[in-house]
Amino acid sequence: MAASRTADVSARSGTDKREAIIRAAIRVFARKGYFSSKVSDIAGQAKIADGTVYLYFKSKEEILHSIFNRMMESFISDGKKEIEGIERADEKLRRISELHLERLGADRDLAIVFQVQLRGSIKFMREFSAAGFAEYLDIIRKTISEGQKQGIFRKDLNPVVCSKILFGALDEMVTNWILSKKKFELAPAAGEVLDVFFNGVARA
Amino acid sequence: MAASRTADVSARSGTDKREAIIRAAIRVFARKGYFSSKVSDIAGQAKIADGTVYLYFKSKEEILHSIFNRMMESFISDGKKEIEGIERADEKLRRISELHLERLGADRDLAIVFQVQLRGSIKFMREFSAAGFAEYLDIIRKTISEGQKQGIFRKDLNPVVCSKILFGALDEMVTNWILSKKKFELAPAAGEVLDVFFNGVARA
Amino acid sequence: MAASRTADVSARSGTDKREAIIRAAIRVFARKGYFSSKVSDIAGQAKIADGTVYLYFKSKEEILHSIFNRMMESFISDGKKEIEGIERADEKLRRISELHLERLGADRDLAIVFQVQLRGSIKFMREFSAAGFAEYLDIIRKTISEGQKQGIFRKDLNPVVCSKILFGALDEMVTNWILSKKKFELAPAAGEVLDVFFNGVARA
Amino acid sequence: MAASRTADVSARSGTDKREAIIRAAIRVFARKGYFSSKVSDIAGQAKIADGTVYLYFKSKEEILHSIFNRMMESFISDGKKEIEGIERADEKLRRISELHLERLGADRDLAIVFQVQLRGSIKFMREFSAAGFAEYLDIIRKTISEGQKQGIFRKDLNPVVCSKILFGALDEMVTNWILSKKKFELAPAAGEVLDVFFNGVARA
DNA sequence: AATGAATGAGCATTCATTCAT
DNA sequence: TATGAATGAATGCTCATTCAT
Repeated sequence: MAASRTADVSARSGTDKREAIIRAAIRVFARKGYFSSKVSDIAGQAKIADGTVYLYFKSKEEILHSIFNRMMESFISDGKKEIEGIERADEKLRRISELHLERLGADRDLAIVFQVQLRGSIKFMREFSAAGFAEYLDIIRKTISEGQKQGIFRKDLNPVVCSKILFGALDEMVTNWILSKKKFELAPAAGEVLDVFFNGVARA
Repeated sequence: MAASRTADVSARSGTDKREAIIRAAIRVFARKGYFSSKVSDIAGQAKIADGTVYLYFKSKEEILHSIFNRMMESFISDGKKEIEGIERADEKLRRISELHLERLGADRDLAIVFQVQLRGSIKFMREFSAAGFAEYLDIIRKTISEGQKQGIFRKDLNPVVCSKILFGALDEMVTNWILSKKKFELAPAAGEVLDVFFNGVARA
Repeated sequence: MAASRTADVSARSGTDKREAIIRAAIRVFARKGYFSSKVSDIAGQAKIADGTVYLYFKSKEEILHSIFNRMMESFISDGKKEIEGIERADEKLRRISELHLERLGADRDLAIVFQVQLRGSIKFMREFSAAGFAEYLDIIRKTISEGQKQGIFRKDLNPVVCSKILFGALDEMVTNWILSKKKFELAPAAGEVLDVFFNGVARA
Repeated sequence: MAASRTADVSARSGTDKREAIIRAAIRVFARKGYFSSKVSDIAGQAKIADGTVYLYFKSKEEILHSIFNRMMESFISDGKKEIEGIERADEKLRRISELHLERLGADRDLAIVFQVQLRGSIKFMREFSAAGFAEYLDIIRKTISEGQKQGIFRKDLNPVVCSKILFGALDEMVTNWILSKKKFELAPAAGEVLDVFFNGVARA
């Protein structure tokens, strides 16, 4: 028992420090930007020595990657879980959209890194795209296809284009929220976006 | 006459060189990213000496700002001009959207700088927002308001939100186009975006 | 008995580990050079933890010193033993020279450390000189003096200079052998060196 | 005329700075060793900014290479010139040996870099060997062969081995001179070495 | 205006050494 | 004794900017 607890503690210890570095990096990157952030800023924020960072990450860049990967992983797996039991495609999109905004709305620093730093380099964007973003878009696309089969969505629309439109709209909400000086809730925007996305702005 | 021509030439010469630096910078920033681009890369691309850059720009950052400002200025003034004679708000939005994608679709390097480098720093984004982006969004918003008054658009929608949705959707088209390895025409996407934006994806 | 055996074992164990570290260090230094070798390389090669090295050596530099000292000690004591029973000075020099080349020829890594790493710093060289090299040269010198008294060697020569000449010649053989890609026996070179050293290259 | 003088000056200016860096590096390397020397030490010694070093050399290592190359080039070309008019092989060897010791004896720092830093790494030694050292040894070897043909030197000796013996002996003189605290003239040692090399230590 | 040599502040990363366990 | 995670000082190199010509 004692032994197993010790094992737990040391196991967690390593993970904890890695976690702490990632949290610190999100904070620092969000405030100063990736290129202007110094590794020693991150180490300082995480209250560890500079060199310790390199026991957990191969390089500054790897920290950024880890942030993306971790984020997208949970984004996608949570998203899938959430929509699992939902039948109607429109309800699924609603849940995905809410989740998207809730998640980023709950962690401003994370949102900044996601919206801003990630976009600052084609290299990052491509890697990120490969890392999970493409999969995320694909979930939306599939759901739209489903909706078309369910007779909920128009069949004359290209699901790939629609998925980009929805994502783009949500993404813009997040970006605006980040840049806004006023503090408002991000999540409610999901409903507004979906209203337009589903029904259009044109008067019937 | 000779003197005035000389004056003209040198005046234009100055402008030309400034222009050359901006073109060179767009090219270099697009390929390597702002932070990874060296001033000497830009100077080399513009076929001038490193120091000469500083006769036209105060700093590397100012070059980026100039790119944004120049781009937004023509974007906005051209946009205004284009929609001037158009009556219907939906037609105006169509023209704006087409222009948006045509412009960026015609200059991939510019599009990359606009979509990618510009987003890489909250500082840039805020400055850019102040620089003209806000005005651009506002034109869209006003047009939507007009459409509501014209009875073309639903009156229960918030024009500010709608303008972000439209911009976000268009923006995502551009981003995807940039990242795509396949070479396809960007402009046609305007029609698809507007179809969804106007009519929604839901089956009537 | 059991206790004493245990004591023996731990005593030997300590020596063994020290020995293992030295062997590992010779191997690592030979391959990567002193400055480019990491303590963790040595620890890894010796299959112990990094920190354990410091239970046996005060510093990385001390490991190098230990290598020199150990090497020179056995070099000198073995050399003395070998020539003890020999009467003629020329035969003594022959034995010393053979031993010199046999020793280094039998352990390429050791030879590399001796020839190369040791020479990489004036500090090391001075310390090494103090550590035993001077004594080694002195044995050669004394033997030459003896040879002069025995009427075997010319009396008009300075034994100090002659000892350096012989050592330098042997040393160069070793260095060339190390750098050579061809695998050949080092020891036979002793005869060639001594032939020239004794008789000169001039045709009588 | 004025133009050509200006051209000369600027041409020399670049060379002068390069030269200054090399001189500074020789001084610094001699005192602290290659690995312990900081680029900023060299820059400081040369009274230029750190970054300026990199306008003339690609890396710290390239400075060391330049030192070797420059040294060996002049060593070899001067050596060839000096022995050109000499007929007898033994006189040629005498001139070469004297030159060897005169050269290094005239510049203690250079000698230290040559004798010590150069030997501190197998990598350097191999590169150096390729760079010109092999050619130097070869000149000695050829001269010995000549001497054999001239009937001056014994024909039963291997010229390759003999060349190494002579070089090794001279080299050891230099090394001892460097390490010695007493200030004595190095060049006279050439005669002593050659006496032994030509005639041997054995009493005829 | 134009040049490009010179500057020097800035920073990611390494690694010998320590020390709590 | 042994471990190996943590430390933090140390440094080669880059590059935006300046300035003498």
